[in-house]
Amino acid sequence: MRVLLIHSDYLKYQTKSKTKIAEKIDDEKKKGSFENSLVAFTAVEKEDEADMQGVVENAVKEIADVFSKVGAENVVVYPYAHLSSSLSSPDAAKKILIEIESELAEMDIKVARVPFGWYKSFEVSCKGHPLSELSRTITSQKTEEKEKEKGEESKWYILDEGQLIAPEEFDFYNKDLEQLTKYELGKSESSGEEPPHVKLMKEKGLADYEPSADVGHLRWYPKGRLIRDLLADYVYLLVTKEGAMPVETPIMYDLADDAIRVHAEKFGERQYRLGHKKKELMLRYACCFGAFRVLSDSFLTWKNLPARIYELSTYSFRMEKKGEVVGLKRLRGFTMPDLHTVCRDLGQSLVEFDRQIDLCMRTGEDFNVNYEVIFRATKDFYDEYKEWMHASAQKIGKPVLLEILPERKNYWISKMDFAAIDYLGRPIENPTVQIDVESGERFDITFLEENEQEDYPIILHCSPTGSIERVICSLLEKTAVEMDEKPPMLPVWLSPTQVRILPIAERHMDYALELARELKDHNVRVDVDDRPERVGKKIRNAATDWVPYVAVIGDNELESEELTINIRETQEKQAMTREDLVKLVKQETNEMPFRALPLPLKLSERINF
RNA sequence: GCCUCGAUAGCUUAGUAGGUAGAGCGCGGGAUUCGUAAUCCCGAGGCCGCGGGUUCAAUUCCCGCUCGAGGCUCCA
Repeated sequence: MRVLLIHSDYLKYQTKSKTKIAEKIDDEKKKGSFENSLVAFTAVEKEDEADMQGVVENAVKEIADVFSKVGAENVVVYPYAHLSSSLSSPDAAKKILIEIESELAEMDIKVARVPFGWYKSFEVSCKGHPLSELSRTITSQKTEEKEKEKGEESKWYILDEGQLIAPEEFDFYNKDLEQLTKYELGKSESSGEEPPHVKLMKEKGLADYEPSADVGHLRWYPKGRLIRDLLADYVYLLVTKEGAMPVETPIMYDLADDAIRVHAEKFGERQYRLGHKKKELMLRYACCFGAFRVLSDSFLTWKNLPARIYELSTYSFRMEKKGEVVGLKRLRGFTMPDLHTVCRDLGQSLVEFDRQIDLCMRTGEDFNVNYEVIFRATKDFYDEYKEWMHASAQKIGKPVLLEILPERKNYWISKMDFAAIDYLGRPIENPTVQIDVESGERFDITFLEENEQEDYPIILHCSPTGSIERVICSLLEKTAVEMDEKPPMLPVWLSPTQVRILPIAERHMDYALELARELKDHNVRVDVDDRPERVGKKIRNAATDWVPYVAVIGDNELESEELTINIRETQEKQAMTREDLVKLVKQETNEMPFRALPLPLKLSERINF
């Protein structure tokens, strides 16, 4: 519900003509005039229909609160549809407005209600003092929850070698951590530029906005899709090696299920709701829902634990604020690897937590992306497990930012967040590990203890890479950061084209194609620039495509065993045999996943996406 | 969600003090068969984001919407 509260000297209205949805009224209600009134212009919205009583309660509380603060003599409830673009049904709106009127009356507040569904002329005179104009968005959520969030504030430290240091006193030798700290403490200044990855993702033919979808949903072109698939393969191998069991679960859930609804509500307004005639569904914002449902229907014993369930959420949905959605960094639909580990007790969860820290750090090394770390815990947890926390922070090998929360307000008691820093100095939150002490009970996940008692487990949430889109985002941002030091490029194992062959003239074409086929047989992603262009132009195009290795084929190559390879990273030319070239690519891609290039071998046959 | 700014060919954009528009890249055709960051010539391609208003006339001015960019979070 939207409410605009105006403390007025006077309000006058006069009904003009009926609309189809007009309520029946007596003649005396056809006009009215009030003095020293708090006028509540009100629009009832679709989502209010789900819990009308809750909305009424909160609206009345809010109106009464402002009423007493401004010292008005009466309240006028004025239906005003123009405050919202998502209106409820007229019947629901009438009911809610009538309820608000009668509940205010019960509180001994003089209240009037202006008729619903009529065209009216009105005149209002705003008093103009600081509280005389207020707008409120009212939901059915309990207001206590909101107040709690605003309670005592977190304490922030830099945790370095077991020492707690106030951020303002810490001598940052690491620029990334300094920027992360500034950002978290709300002290970073913004430059007002677009992050460079947005242009890059379009320019390199990876992904683009899809205006015909909702904001924050992308279309992926073949090259981008290839990179996503390679990253998906990477995480799959990483977690299955650690004993994780992959599953796949639905992307939408019925809010009629209590556990689902309560877990969903932790997410507040950012839920993606899917209205349906009878059911109210939500789109998942992570894989928790599916994993927990699977676990709760499984029979677990202490011998099964720790049990690791993995899913790549293509997609997860979050209704991020419109103005916050940008490029690959913040989306409404994104892909996230999600590992849930069911642990017997807190002790076991801490052992697993440490292993997962290792996993997260390893992804940073494999992607060659620097992460800075925020370690968070409730005060109670920190006090009790200080030693473990210090030891775990030590694993990072550099200072970390530490947040101590006065009390638990989420499902987790401790979590570690890893963030890369983008070109503009802002964090891209990537991997995370969290200790969840609530969901076991809420989703009725139980296991049989050694003593034959049923018990609720501790559950770890872990995304060892963070969302796939954000991984790509950090890789692209990194190229922009390092632009001055070296030519921008993706890691060779993620480069769509790893080797490009440039025949100089028509007569070199057969040799080029034969070479390409051989490289392809060795699992190298190769293509041939067969277009009738000059070498200079083809070289230039290969460079703008960030191709790591370029082989020019001319008369010399036809006659000798050697190839001349342009190496992008070092900008050197090196003579080598075919075998050497394959070896070089293999060495550079070092055990990382491989997929073939899903595009025509010949550039002349490619579509320009 | 709110505020500010923007939207012209597939892409990057110039321009019109109101009289329906040019360029580069890309694309198609032709010539060139060439050794390391753009070969030359020709051609096609535009409801100037969408809807409404003002006007004899709107891509241009005004309003609304959509999409994008940045910022913001009850503060005017």
